[in-house]
Amino acid sequence: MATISDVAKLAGLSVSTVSRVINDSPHVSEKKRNSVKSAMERLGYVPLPAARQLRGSKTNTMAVTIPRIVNPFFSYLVDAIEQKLDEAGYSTLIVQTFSKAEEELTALNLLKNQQVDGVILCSLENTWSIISDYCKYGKIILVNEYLKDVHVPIVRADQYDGFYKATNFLFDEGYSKIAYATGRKSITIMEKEANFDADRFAGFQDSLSEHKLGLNHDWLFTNAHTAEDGKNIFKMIMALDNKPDVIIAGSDEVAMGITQEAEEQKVKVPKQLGVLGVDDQPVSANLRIPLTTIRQPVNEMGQKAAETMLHLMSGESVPKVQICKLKIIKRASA
Amino acid sequence: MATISDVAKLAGLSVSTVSRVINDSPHVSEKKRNSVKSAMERLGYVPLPAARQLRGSKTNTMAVTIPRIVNPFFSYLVDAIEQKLDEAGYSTLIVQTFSKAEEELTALNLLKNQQVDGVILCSLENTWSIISDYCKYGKIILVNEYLKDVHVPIVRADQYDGFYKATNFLFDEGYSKIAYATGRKSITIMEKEANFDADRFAGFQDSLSEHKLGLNHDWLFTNAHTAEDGKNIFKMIMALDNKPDVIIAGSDEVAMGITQEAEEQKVKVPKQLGVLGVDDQPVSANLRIPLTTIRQPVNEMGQKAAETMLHLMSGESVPKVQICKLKIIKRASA
DNA sequence: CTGAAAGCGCTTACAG
DNA sequence: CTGAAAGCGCTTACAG
Repeated sequence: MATISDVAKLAGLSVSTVSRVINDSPHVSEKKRNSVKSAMERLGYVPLPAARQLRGSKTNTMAVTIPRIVNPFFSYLVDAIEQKLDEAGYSTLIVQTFSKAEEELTALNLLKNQQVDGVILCSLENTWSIISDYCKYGKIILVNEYLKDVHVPIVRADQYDGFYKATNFLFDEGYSKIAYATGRKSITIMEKEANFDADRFAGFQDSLSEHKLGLNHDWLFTNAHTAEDGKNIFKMIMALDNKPDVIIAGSDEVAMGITQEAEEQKVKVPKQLGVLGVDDQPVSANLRIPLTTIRQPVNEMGQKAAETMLHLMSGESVPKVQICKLKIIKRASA
Repeated sequence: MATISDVAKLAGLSVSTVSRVINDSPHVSEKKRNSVKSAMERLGYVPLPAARQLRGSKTNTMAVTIPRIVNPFFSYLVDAIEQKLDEAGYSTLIVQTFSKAEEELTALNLLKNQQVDGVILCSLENTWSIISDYCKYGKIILVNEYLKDVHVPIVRADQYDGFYKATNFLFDEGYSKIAYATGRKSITIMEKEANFDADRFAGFQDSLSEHKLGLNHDWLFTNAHTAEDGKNIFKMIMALDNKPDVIIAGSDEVAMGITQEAEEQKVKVPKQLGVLGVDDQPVSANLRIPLTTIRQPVNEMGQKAAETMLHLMSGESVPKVQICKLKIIKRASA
């Protein structure tokens, strides 16, 4: 592999000059610049990233954290981010956290160790006090998930509004016994805008209250991620004496699991049990029972996230928080 | 950020000794090893990867190339690979090529520039003569796609056998006018085992021949990747005077597009047109028209690929080629 | 078992 | 505009 000295030797110049043309420094005569360039070409020279990093220069790569790449919501989000970053000449490093705090730290350490210029967190596994320590090493932004009172830019959807309206929509459709599922380990009730999950739940609950309804704890399901989880939720619902007539599934994946198991057990969706998904995955419209769902603006969020990070890189100011709208897509399941 | 010298100073030892405990060298007394370790802990010290790479040491990361992460076949394949690699302490770098030769070179250059220890190619965009140049920089293996006469390990499925049997299956089901779609830009006919696409097509064609049937060029469709492409294919089929009665769609994505457009145009699947997918994506069973499809052994291939790469890393010998079986899953669409 | 020193391939003041 | 030299944080012979 050719090094910078090889290029210098071939061009009959110093490594300093070669380094200057690599870095587009203006202080090089056109003539020498050309001879360096042709020498680089002739040798097929590419600067060794490790050596540049060691000197603390930019890496032109960004890390993006997601729980799991097989989840279409996240693969599309990452895709939107990567496409935008690509255009600007940045590489993207996808880090799957598998919902483990420790893996999220791996991504953050990439920043500390100067392997990336910034990290885009699409999910949140650690407490903010831990994450905020890493802000001194580079740029961090939050996408999709969020917290109140953090000092990094946020790109997110209006979860409260979306869930509030979706719950109202279910009432309008004639449902009144509404179950609720979430991926979280537990449901915490907090003030508005506190975080992603609390907002979803607050929107749900506020609509309930307006309809003079309280919470039925039997109708709350946590830890729901996969279609398999959805099937189990359906079974738990069937075991209940007092059954809900509709469920907000938390994701399309879970919604699919619920409708599948319902079909298996000959329970009619949406007649006997309505199912409301969240995400609007590409396939959701083409399922045996097309999902009524809350569409997340994946592309918009991904693009805005990438743009925000790019602005940060070029030292421009960015909005503290950018909020995209959720939208109810009415199909067959509710 | 703490450096190796900081640790050495705090421990009252030389950097050499610290480096030795970082690299698990046996030539360090237990006592000093402990004091180094506690110094590292106290400072929260992590070796800077760039510095280690510069000295040519292992990176413990692997690159995996795929055309596009939003394609579930590839996201599941990557996932299987990453999980296995994780267990062995390796990180995974996902490189989307967007089917561009140039982006594939990016991944290969990672190897040349010592940013990864190996690359797992799940698709093939460059000619082999270009790729083989990179073998001197580290380990390369081929997964999913393949070529004949390459000198790197291959993990693949038996495309010929799968497509041969699938075509026979279609005949058994009573179809006889079989159309064929592929993601390739063109269909090339080559000897058996030449490559992925040629094998698929050869399997298809051999079955045709055995049924005394020739090729109808109006029934061959290229460049089919997305559901959108599937819709267009359906439209092209409808414009034909002599229509096929079934189509091998090349992927479940394309199959979904075809069935969707068929529904829209009130054409009955599988009555008026049968549709055979390829992949067996998780959702394929739960579509409005559940797909009959050729299942690809994604997990098996991913795991074998990762294992093969790990064996290569530890200098063990590996089989030149490992072949997994394709399987026909009969559902509603054909 | 331990340490001083050279060197990996770059960039960046510092002189000129 | 150009070059000699120091130094980024490590590892690895080389001595001892």
